Amino acid sequence: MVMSAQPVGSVAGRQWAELLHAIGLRQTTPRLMVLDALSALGHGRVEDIHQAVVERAPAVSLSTVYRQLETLTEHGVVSHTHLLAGTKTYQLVSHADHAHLVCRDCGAVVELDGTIAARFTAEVSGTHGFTVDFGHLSVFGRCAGCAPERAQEAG
Amino acid sequence: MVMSAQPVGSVAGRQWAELLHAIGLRQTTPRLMVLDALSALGHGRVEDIHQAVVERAPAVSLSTVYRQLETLTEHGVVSHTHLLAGTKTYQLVSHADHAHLVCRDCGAVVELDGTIAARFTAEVSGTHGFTVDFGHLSVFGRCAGCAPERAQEAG
DNA sequence: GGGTAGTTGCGAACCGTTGGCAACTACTGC
DNA sequence: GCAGTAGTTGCCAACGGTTCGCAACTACCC
Repeated sequence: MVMSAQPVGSVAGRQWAELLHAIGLRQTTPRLMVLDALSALGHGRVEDIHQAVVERAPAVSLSTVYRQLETLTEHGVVSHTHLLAGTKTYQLVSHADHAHLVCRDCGAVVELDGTIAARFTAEVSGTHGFTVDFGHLSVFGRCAGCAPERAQEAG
Repeated sequence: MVMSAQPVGSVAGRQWAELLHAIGLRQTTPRLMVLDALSALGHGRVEDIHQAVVERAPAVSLSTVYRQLETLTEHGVVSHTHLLAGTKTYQLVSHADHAHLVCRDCGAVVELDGTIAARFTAEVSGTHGFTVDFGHLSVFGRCAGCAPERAQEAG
């Protein structure tokens, strides 16, 4: 009884079908579920993704989620970063064109303003000749809610 | 036969003595060795630090290195970041006032220009009210040597 | 110099991750 | 619509990094 689950009927399922066909991967329930989960979550740890998957397809194993993330990463569909300390966080590459601000106190994740990101990238490239990989850029610190005093000082 | 090693006679040993006394921690050989190793390495993974320690004090166990890093982190002497994907990297806080550029190809680590860092911090703070923790900021990408074409394009 | 409590080393346990293998199924061609 | 093939999966064991428990030891205070 492998790969037995309700068919993927979501609207998003269509785009995955085309995407997977384009890169030569089969459309399997676990694979589509992982993509759906990533799309819904935005970004998530392996266990988050697995949990989201098993809610709709309980038979999908953790190993498979790991393998899917690896396979999809190899094919450029998924990328990973380290939003939380020591934790690999996965996301769709379509979601990886911006950096994240990660609050160390409350764990909140905010997307970094594109203008700031672009300027930072340009400056780093100009000064160090270093090409910033924004899909992997995570900025740790404290958000406005967790560091009100500092925000006032800095303001 | 615990804690048997050559006494810490390095010049740096003096500053550690004062530092540890100030924060109420005992001066033990393993602890001083870890501090010396961090000072010498700049930043390093647990195994790097452990290796550096055992070269001078072979009896120091890996567990102790872990515990020291944890203890020293709690006391604000050490901080950690993630220079290499999925790898916790430790450093002295005195060494943590700058961000790192990490090349994903060759693994080279470059210290980010202070001016760029300061401007980035100010912009992020102003726009998002987010206080950047530079000791934890690692920027992934490709260095000049590993991405010559891109550097030309960007230039 | 003696007493106390912080610190250590050892080894087991723990957790996230990876790999092997047989079973299963998505896709292709007819 | 059906059979064949190969990609994919689930199960389970293994692996490596990290943490924990405990008895022994020693740095520090008096």
